[in-house]
Amino acid sequence: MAAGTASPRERYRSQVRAEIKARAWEQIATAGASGLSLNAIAKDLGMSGPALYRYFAGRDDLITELVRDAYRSLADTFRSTADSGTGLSGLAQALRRWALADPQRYFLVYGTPVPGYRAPDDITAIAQEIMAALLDVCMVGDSGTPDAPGTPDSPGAPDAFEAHLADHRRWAGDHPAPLRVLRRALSFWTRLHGVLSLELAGHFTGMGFEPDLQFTAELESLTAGR
Amino acid sequence: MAAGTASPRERYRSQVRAEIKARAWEQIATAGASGLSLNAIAKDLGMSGPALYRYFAGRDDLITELVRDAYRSLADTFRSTADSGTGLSGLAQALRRWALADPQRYFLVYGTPVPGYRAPDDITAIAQEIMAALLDVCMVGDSGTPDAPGTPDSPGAPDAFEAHLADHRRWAGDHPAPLRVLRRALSFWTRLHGVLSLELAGHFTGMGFEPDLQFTAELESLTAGR
DNA sequence: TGTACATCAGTGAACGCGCGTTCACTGATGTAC
DNA sequence: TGTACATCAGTGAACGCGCGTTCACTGATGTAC
Repeated sequence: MAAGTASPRERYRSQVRAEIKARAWEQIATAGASGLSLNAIAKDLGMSGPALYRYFAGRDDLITELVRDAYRSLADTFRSTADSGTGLSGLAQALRRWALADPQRYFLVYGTPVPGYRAPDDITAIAQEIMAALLDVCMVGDSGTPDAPGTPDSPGAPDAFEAHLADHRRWAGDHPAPLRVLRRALSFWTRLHGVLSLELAGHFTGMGFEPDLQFTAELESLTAGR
Repeated sequence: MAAGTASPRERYRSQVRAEIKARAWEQIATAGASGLSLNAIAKDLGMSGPALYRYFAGRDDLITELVRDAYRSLADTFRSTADSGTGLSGLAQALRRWALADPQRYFLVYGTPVPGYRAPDDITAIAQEIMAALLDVCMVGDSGTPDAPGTPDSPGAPDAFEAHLADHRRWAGDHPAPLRVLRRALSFWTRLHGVLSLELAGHFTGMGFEPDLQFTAELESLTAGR
C-alpha cells in the first residue's frame, strides 16, 4: 500500500490501533507492564474485550509492539540528536529527557527482563541503530588518531578491555571507530544507564542531592578522563 | 525468646517458612517476581494453598519478606567484604558474584520498580547499611586530605556535583568521608550497577565481548581517574 | 505417669474475581457491475 | 444511479483457568496439673 493513499477503513484501523496502544501505555505507567490487561484496555475504550483481537493477535503481540515502538522512539531520538551536532552532551540530555518522559517505557526497554523472553530480530536491529547513532557521536568528539597495529592509544592508556575489544568489535558492525571510541560508547551507555535507572527507580529519593547534577557529572566523566 | 532455646514448634515453623521462601525464589528465578503464586508454592510443597497463611499474612507480605532478605544478604556481603580489607576491587567482585548468583534477586532490589510501591522503613535502613559499608571501603582507599573550606580537592578537580554534595550529604549519615569519597562511592554504585544490570538483562548477549572485562574496566575507572 | 486442656498446623470447600481467548453472529461500510 | 455482494468492525455469550483469600473444621502436638 502506498503512503497517503490509505483507504478510510485503513485510516480508521490504524487510528484505533493507536488508541489501544495509548491506553496500554497509560496502564503500564500506573501498574507496570505485568499489570497490562486486554479487557481493561477494551473497557477504557468503551468496547468489548474480544474486539481487540481485530487489531492484535493477543496480549503478547500487543506487548511486543509496545516494546518495538519504545525502541523505535529511542532510535529516532538518538538519530536526530546525533545529526543535530550537539555532541555527547546533547545525546545524553536527549536520553535523559526521553527516559523521564515515561519511566516505565524506559524500563520496558532496559529494565528487569522477563526470564525466557527473547525479542524478535527486528527489535535487535533497532537496538543496533541506537548503537550506531551513539558511535557516530562518540566518533566526532574524538580527536585522536585511528588505531594502528602497535600504536599506543593516546590520550588515555589502552586498558585490558580495549585490547579485548580489538578482537571483539563485530557488534559495532562496520563502524570505523577506533578502540577508545568503542570503549567510550560502551561507557556512555552503561554509566548513564546506571545513574538514570537508579534515579527512575527512586533509589535516590530521600538522599537529598539533585539527580541531574549527578547525571551531568557522570556524563562529564566520559570526556574529562575522570 | 532467647536464641538457642527455640521450642520444637518454633524450629519447625521457621523451617517451613524457609522452605516456602526457597520455593518462592525458585519461582521468581523462572518467571519473575510478578509470576509468584502462593497456590503454586503450596502445590510445590505438597500442601494446600490456605496453609501458607499460617506463615505469611498474604502474597504482599511474602514478597516484602523476600525483598528484605535480599537486602539483608547484600548488606551482609558488603559488610564482611568491607571488613576483609580487599578494598574497592574486592567489594566490586563480591557485588558481581552476588548478582550473578541470582539475577532475579538482584532485580528485586535494583530492577524495575512497581509503581506506587514503597518499601518499609526497615528495608530503607538496610539500604543505608549497604551505603555505609561502601563508604568505609572508599574511605580507606582514599589517600588525600580531608575537606577544608577553600581547599582544592586534589587529586582530581572538584566538579559541580561535588560542590553540590557539600550541602547535601545527609544521606551519608555521620560518615566523615570527604566529598571526593562520597562522589566515588556514588560512582561505584551507579557505574557498576550500569554494567551489571545490562549484563544481567542480557543486553550484551550477541555483542561478543566478555562482560567481566567490561565490568573490571568500569571498576578501574573509579580509581584510575579515567 | 497419666489425664485434661490449649495450641496450632493443615485441610477442603467455597467465594468472587479477572484474565486471555474462541465462537457464532449482527450490522455497517465498502466495492463491483 | 442503483443493486448485489463481499469485507470487516464489533458484540455477547461462553470456556477454562488460576488467582488470593475466608472459613469452619480435623487432628496432632504441646503444656499444666
